[in-house]
Amino acid sequence: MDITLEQIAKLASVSPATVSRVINNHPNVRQVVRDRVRAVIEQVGYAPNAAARSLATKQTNIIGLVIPQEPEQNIKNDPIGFFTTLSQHIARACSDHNKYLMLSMITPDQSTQFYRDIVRGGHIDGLIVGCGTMEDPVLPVLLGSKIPTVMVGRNPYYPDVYCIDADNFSGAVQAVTHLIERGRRRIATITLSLGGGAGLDRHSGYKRALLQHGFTIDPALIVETRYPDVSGPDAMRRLLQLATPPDAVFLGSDMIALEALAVIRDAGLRVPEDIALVGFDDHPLAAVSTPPLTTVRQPVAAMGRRAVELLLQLLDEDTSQPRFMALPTEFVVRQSS
Amino acid sequence: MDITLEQIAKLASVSPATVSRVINNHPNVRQVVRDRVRAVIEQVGYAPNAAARSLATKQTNIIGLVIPQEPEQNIKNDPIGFFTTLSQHIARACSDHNKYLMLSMITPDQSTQFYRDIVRGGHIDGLIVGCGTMEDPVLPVLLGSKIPTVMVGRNPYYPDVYCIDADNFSGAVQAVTHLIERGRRRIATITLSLGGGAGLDRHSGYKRALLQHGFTIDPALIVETRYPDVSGPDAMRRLLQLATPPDAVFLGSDMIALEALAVIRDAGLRVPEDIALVGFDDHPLAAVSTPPLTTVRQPVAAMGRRAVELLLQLLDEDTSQPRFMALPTEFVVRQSS
DNA sequence: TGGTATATTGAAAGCGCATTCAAGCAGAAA
DNA sequence: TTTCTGCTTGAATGCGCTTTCAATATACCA
Repeated sequence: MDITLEQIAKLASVSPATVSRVINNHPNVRQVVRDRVRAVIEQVGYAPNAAARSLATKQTNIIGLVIPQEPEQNIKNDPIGFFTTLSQHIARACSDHNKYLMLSMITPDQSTQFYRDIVRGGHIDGLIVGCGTMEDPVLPVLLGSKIPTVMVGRNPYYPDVYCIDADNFSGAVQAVTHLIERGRRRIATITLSLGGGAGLDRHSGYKRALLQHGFTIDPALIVETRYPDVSGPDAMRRLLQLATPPDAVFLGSDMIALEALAVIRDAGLRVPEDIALVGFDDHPLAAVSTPPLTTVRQPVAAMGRRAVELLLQLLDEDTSQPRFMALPTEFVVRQSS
Repeated sequence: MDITLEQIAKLASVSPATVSRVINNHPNVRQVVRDRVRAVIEQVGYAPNAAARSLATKQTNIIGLVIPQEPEQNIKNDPIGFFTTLSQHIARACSDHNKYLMLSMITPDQSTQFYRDIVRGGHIDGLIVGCGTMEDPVLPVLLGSKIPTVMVGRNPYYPDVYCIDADNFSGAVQAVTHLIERGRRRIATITLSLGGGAGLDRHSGYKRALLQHGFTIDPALIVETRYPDVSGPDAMRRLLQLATPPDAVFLGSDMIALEALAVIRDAGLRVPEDIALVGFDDHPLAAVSTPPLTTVRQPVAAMGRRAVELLLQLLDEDTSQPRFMALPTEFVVRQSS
């Protein structure tokens, strides 16, 4: 904020241009000169002004991370925070790549202004968007931007956006296959909203696993949660009221699984003896519930890292990357199944 | 990134200076002209270039948030994330104040470079530093910066830095008073490291409450955790081995409380019948443990908001603010006490 | 009506850096 | 020695915006 490139130039008895070359590691500077300049820079603790540099180069080294903020949504479905954890990993990945991270939690009404100020204002080089709910009105605004953008979490409405997601499908297949192998024969599922990528993919995996093992799909065993009409507990109660209740349930998320667990216990049934449960996410609570939950762990860290790397590749004009990448999940067997 | 102020000027048939005035709401522009310029801006969707603006004004509207990253520390003591949650609230507060947030999770070896690039490079106007551990080598580097800085979490080594913290002392007093009122007579405590502000303050509160009610302080009932030498379980075991074990324990954190809970149960004792427990933080796990934990909730949201507001005041040259502010905690009674 | 005070406006000079272009230089080739 | 080539360097320009400073237009007063 204080000392400028020009002063460095004077101190090192060279032109500003040469100092600039040294800073940016241009090859054509004599080693002696380079060393001399570097010494001066080191000595006075000079750091080039970010704004000036951005103005000249038209790039900022900042990447934006937008977590669409739906107050209700976040509190209800993400109490401990997938996106929260994700942003930590993204932040770390940025540091490791010498990029800066601008984090925004914006509500729909702030999205337009955000887009104008940040994106059009040239504040950031690229954008990572966390995809919460499908119909989020923030998305069209952000995804319409001209700067490279990566979405975390598949959104079927925007198939042409570069996207990183967990392999929800395979994770679900594995979970349901596990239940089959443990001898369960009447396997139900309570899905997330099927309007979303995660909900759809996990639901597809459930069906696939059943079909693959010669089961028939029984629509009565599939209940979709739909807040606020059909909550997790509602869904579980519905399953228990069937003439022949299921002997296992694959849940769309650990939070729903925990709710289901409570309902089952209230009904006087035991987990896993009467009904086996498998969740999804490996939420921190899953490991400490009673009984601990068998679940499918999302590769949050990998997703964050990969999202950053992909964005950097896009910034590098590398268009050879696939539009969609599903990162492998990890199956965690505990005592609920 | 595309259309400039100059072009707006042309389109509106005024000088660039006037457009600038309109953008920055300077008073001395005729209303007609102002409206005309605004119309053009709106129509073409112009947004001023952030870098150019920063270069000219020497301010960025970005505030930096640094979460010192000690890999081990975070995983062990902050699994669900005080800082993680805090940063969400800080991000939201920034949005609300039309500021941008640059989030950095830096490890000690990245701190020097960070300081140079970001702070000296004029990337940010002010800094919020999350204070993890006291001896964090990142702190002296950051806190030595010339830009306004706010620390979240008291650090006794840097008493002159503006700081926001939870009122750990009063929270602890309340917790221990509660135990006394429930008839407990031999109240122990397992403290966080007493090298840190939170550990110290909660420990002081414990003593204060006892003294206030005519108890004497029994050193045998105070165990300080010191990773890796004295873990939470170690500390609890030590208390149980006393000739007369305590009938209540005030824990430095919910995570330690959960560990203690397990140890107590393994010893065949019951909570709260044999030993009452009160934790601190209101960690998400506290509400769902068996039994649910009585605890002291940290005002994370308020801390984040207040930190941002304080920083903005400092940026505004308002030096009338107190150096230290302790935000009230909330006592949450559950079944462990 | 003339004159002064005030409200509006524009021209121009940076802000600190990157980069183009041309000049300077040393060494290689002739 | 001369000429040509390739490597180093510096001068100058511009990135897009803000901000004096001076000029003009408008208002007000007598």
